[in-house]
Amino acid sequence: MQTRSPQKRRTVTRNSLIAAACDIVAENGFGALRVEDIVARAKVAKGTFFAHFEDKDRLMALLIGQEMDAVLQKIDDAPPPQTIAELAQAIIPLMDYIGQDRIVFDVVLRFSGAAAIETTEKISVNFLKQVHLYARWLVAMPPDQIRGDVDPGLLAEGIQAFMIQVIALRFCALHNSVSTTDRLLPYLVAWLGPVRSQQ
Amino acid sequence: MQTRSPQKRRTVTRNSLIAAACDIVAENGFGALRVEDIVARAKVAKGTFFAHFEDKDRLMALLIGQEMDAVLQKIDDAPPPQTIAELAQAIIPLMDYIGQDRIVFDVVLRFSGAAAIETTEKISVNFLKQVHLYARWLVAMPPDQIRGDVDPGLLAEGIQAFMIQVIALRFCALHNSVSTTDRLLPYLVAWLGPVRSQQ
DNA sequence: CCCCTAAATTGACCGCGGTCAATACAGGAA
DNA sequence: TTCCTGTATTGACCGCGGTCAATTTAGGGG
Repeated sequence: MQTRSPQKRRTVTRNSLIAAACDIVAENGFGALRVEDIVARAKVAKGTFFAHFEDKDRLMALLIGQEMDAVLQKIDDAPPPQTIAELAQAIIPLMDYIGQDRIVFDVVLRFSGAAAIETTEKISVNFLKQVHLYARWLVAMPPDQIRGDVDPGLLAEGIQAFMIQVIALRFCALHNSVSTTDRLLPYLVAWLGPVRSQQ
Repeated sequence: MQTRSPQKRRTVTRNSLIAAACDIVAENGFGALRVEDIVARAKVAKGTFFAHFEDKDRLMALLIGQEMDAVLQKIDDAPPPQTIAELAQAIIPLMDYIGQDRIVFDVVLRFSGAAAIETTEKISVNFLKQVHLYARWLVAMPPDQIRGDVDPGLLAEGIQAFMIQVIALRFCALHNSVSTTDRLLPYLVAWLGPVRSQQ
């Protein structure tokens, strides 16, 4: 028994599934995404969906990964931040995207941790990219803005940790008036800021 | 239409539901917890379950909250850590509990963010307790061990952020040899450590 | 051109969380 | 004791994610 290369109708089907899902998300958000609706739009049977994606979460991770990619690219295209405040400002779009919806946040969290491992999940690759971008920013910043006693890679990972913390808080604090930036900045100042005299 | 005080059979039913759920978790873990099994054990109808708990997650949050409470209490009873390394060591049991199971971690994350808000969820209250405990530790530590330029409350919240980051990583990095402490410590040293000379 | 086999697709089916109109019950008032 | 009203419980039912044995189709070899 030998294996053959995938037929081209496979990719056609796959693409129409993705397209259908994209449409539904665009129209009604991730919360309204049903596998049965996706396959109905794509004019395939339900089983076909699961022949292409392990589960619904994987498909969502794919869509979210694409979007995050675009957001990240846009951030990367802008001039790099020169201060911690600018850095906090720069990553706001990403936080807004991830924090737009509990479901998005959950999916991101589930797959983000895999960043350290080799994987096919686009969303994980994105998290790696993110860390690299932050690390690049940090080493390019004026030395008086950033502490020099910690590895930039570790600092970059820390930014992620705080980002997630702030977003998680946002979901529970609906009646909360403090903005995302205002929550994030104190962490980043303390985490990234240069050595200061003891109080 | 006026309201009456709850009847006592209500609490009886509620307790038997909780007890049944506890048994199942003890026997087969959270992954094997089914509402239908719980109600079968508790000898009530399915609908009754949802008259007592908003959804399955809430019940799990309750059980997990109880367990976390016990773990936290034990940590609190021990002598407070005198160094960052000791601190990292001290919170290992909590991380082990949260990180024992993907489901536990998910539930914890979902309800932990509410720590800053007034709420009935025991699990959230626990997260508040946690922050307070850490803050207490930090102010009691020898000044040469801890940076003095940042509010202990903020530092305590940061510990949580890093804890979650490390646990999230653990789930994706099954073939990873680095231990939990080894992952956490670098973050904590950089986050909590006293001001050092620039590199 | 047909045949053969692995790839692709199908849809009936299942498990399980969650709902709700109907019913039974507790316990205070008369 | 009886009635009455809000509380507690019931279980048939639904929605939706996910499975799998059966079926169709692509496309290379003879």
